[in-house]
Amino acid sequence: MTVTIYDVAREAGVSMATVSRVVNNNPNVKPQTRKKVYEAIERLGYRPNAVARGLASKKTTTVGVVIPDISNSIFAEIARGIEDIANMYHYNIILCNADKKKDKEIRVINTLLEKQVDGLLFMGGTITEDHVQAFQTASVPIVLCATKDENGTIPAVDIDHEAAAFDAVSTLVRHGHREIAMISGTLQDPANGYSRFQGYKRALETAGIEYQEDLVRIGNYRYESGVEAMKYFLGLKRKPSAIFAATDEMAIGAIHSVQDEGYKVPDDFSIISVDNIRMASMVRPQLTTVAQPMYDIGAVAMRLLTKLMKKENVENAQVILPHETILRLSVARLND
Amino acid sequence: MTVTIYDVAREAGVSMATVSRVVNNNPNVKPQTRKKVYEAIERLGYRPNAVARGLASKKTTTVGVVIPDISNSIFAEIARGIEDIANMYHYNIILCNADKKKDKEIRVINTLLEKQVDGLLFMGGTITEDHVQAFQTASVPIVLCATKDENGTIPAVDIDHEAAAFDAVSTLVRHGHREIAMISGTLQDPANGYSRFQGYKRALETAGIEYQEDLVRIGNYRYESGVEAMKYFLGLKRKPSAIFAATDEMAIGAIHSVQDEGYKVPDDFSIISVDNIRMASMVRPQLTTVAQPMYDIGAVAMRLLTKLMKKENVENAQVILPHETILRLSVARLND
DNA sequence: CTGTTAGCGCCTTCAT
DNA sequence: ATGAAGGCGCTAACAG
Repeated sequence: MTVTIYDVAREAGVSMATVSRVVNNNPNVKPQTRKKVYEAIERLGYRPNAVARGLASKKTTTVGVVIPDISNSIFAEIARGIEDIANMYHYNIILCNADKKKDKEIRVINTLLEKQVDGLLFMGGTITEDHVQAFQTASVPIVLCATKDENGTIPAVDIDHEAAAFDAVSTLVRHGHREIAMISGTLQDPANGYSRFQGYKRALETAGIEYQEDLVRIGNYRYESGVEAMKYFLGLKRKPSAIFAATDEMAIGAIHSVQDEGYKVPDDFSIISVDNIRMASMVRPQLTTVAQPMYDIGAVAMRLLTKLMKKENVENAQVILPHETILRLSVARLND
Repeated sequence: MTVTIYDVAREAGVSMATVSRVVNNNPNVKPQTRKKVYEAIERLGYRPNAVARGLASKKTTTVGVVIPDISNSIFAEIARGIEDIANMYHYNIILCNADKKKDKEIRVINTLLEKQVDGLLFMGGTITEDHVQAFQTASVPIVLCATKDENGTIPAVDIDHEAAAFDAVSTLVRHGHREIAMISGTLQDPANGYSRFQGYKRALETAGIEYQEDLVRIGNYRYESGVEAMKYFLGLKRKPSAIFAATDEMAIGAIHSVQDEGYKVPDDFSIISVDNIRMASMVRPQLTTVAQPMYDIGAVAMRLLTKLMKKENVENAQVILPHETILRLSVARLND
């Protein structure tokens, strides 16, 4: 039924080794022979079996990607960066959603490894001991993407979330704000949660502003939780003049919450956040935010992984990509 | 180096056939033997090699997914539906972006087939003869997702774009609008472009409204092109009272374009579209739109594919999922 | 430049 | 319930 390399060899009157050589672009084939083989391939409609090749060569030219949720625009953007570079280096991607659930993460890591991926790109929640252990059983390189492990021993690419948050809040301070609230993510989340919260605190401290616990609400990164948190701030007797949201989505929720209550952004409340998702420039007022280069995070991580897979020696396997404050219209200078 | 099924067999004092049986949950193994094998597996840290298994069994439990662009929220949502169901049936996904470029599409279809995927899910631009031919060389089932071929011969799941557009425009008519402009996609695009435009025309016709060519602008589905198109309409001496945008993104662009010029939605202009992306309920006013069930399109397509892969016979391989008009706040009744 | 020969790690009859 | 043996389709030395 299926035509194999052996059929082609017979049809072309050569050995299967020769067919293998032309299929793999091995230069050691006489042009004439090469031509014969190509013709036989054409005639028979031969299609190389990558699984057999993988078994024989111990390379699958596919890499595993574990991702929290592909329907989340941030990860989708990162994934696009990954895929583009993978494609460029002739790798394919096996994509697995794991929803930041530890069990699911460990499970997909293992099935990916069973599938003999040549490398692994991991995005997820907290990196636990169990993760590290799963990684260690792997005989292929692994790079973390948009996450980091505590001890910084695993190759990774990310931004400095603490510094990004610091910059965001400092921008508020520079505009004269001193009553600055924060809509945070859960402090259990090391990157988007804890680190960004730490950046907020450090910025306040640096500015000599006292940290007030009731000026912090914990959201779940989503729009609705931004709306809710802002409602709470709006109900305070002593309202903040500015809000730092850990993510754009929550910030946009906050903007609409403000507007729905008849207030104005930035006239009555300034709002800033971190991410720079596409939507940030699709709201009114357009959102001032600290951009993280999502596509690049994916692209650089994948590029790093290709080097690791080729056993090239990399100078620095812990790369921090720069972030950048994008001044738009949701932050106003405070005239007091 | 790597521990194989043979090592486990020796360690457990059984044959590799037995190990294979316990690994594959074949019931014909004495519980006691099973236990011995499990222990050996544990002790050795054995991990089955899915590539070898794939070669021997001619099944890879992975399906290929060709997608226009994973960073597009609509496709990302569909992809999530696909992955969830795939996961449920123990399949993995190889994801390939093809940007609706015919060449790239054909190329990835072939590499996916070389990788011996058990099935293929295709989302893309127009299905050409070349596509059909590529599909025919496949010995595995293929289902189209959010697209359709002309002759409707390939299994597919999608919504009825023409009807969705018809419903959107009819909603406008029901609210008293008769000067209805459209921001369309390219008419070369069969689904989001041509079909939605046809729905617009039919709705006008049904309402006895004359079609006016200068009330139609062609956009590229993106926010910015919605902004541009709306600017054009705003510049007309005889302005439309309502705008139907082929996609939510363009509609949101139109809303902001209206607002930026000092007009109001829906007071001055009503706006409706098709899609119901998350952002639709994250703008002010919230966008009235005809929802297409993106997650379900992916989920149903994948479910259909699993049936096809199991050679179950399916009654209807051309499934049209229902759409639904979501009344929000961007459409007003015209008081004349 | 080309052919021969072993596997790669596992599944799957077919016996037993 | 278990074992033996023959591939699955291809790559990779090794000869020549």
